[in-house]
Amino acid sequence: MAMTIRSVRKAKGHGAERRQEILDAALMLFAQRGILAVSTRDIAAAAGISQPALYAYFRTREEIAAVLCEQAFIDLRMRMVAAADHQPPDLASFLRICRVYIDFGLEQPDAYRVAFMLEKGGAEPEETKARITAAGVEAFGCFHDQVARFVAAGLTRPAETTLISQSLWASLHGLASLLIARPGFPWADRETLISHHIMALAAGVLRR
Amino acid sequence: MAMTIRSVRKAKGHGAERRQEILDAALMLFAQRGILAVSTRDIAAAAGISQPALYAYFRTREEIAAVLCEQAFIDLRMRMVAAADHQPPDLASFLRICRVYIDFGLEQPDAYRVAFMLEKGGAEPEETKARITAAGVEAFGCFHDQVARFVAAGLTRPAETTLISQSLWASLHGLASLLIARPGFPWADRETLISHHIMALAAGVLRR
DNA sequence: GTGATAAGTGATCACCGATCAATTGGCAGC
DNA sequence: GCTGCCAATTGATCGGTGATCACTTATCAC
Repeated sequence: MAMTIRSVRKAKGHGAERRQEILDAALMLFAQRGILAVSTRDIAAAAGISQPALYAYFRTREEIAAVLCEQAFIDLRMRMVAAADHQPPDLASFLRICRVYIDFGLEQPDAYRVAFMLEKGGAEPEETKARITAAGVEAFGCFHDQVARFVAAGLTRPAETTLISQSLWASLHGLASLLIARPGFPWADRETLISHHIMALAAGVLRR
Repeated sequence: MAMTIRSVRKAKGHGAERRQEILDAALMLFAQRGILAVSTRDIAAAAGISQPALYAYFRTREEIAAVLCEQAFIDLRMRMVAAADHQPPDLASFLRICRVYIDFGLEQPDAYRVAFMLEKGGAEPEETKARITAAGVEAFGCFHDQVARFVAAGLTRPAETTLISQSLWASLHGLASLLIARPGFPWADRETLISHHIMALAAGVLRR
């Protein structure tokens, strides 16, 4: 028993590195070829292990995507926290927060796909699904808190904070997801479109 | 040659019916179990034919989803046309047009998924992809035309029509897709949220 | 009837996600 | 040194998938 502690610890340490290597390889392949086109054998080969070895670290292929999803949510949350200043909120900070969200989607389109645009097979373990939902709710919670500061400062049109934050989130997600999913659509100039979109949202949410 | 005309006609007629039966069966299964969980054998069994017979009507499984996607776009376009009145535009018509879009997504979540939220494998025949894009551009074109009427009537804040319509579309898509993709999220009351969302969009787009 | 044409089928291919018995490699106890 | 154990890893394999093929069946002009 006692002797196994060190070996287990070492194995876990080694295992955790391996686990992250697998995740890195999977995300790279997802980015290169698309999520559906990557097989477990591809991931294993890219990670330098055999295909069955994957299942020592992840129960299913879906769980790999699910963990990447969770990491994406955590990344988004960190960006939100980093972008949050503790000055009194103003138009500039509103625009910045919206920017952070859109930029996250455009800079990490595959993570964004995994996090928000992937059809879930419903076969994931309940515990894994709960962790993803928790990470997502937490990331959105940061966004919600920022919106709440604008509401508290009296900068917004009168409405429930939850309605404002969820509506705003949906609008930001809409632009990010469409730009990612439909790159072939005849979009207006991307930068101009994003700026206009965020300005229009500000006009709809903030007091004039 | 001449003799084959009738047989071809009859075969095509029969074939077209079968083709639509397959599409109906596929859409039903997609709705019941999710798009990824439906196999060609499932579709064939539901349509009352053998699995290889599918490939007489569709080149790949993806093409079945692609044609459903095209039909969804056509349906959306028809709804847009039906909702378009030729009275001078006002706030009520703005709200109605937005409603049509959201309702389309919520009433036909699976068609909406296929049309807007499905990861394309990139393996579809180029001609099929072009038809889908064309149908999508056409559906969006109807929406764009409606927006243009508001711009022409001087009801909107000054901005390029294309920017306004694409931004609006993104915001509507964002809410529809999130409500479809994340039913487990702690949303505000759906009806209240939709109303607030559309009102906020109106406030952001229309002149005060 | 008869031959040609098209539709539909069973059998099959390569590949997928996932599982399992068997093998390997490293470390404790002697 | 050697032995025995345990976790990590593997080749082989299972059922199922999308797609293809040779073969059979049904239809229709003549």
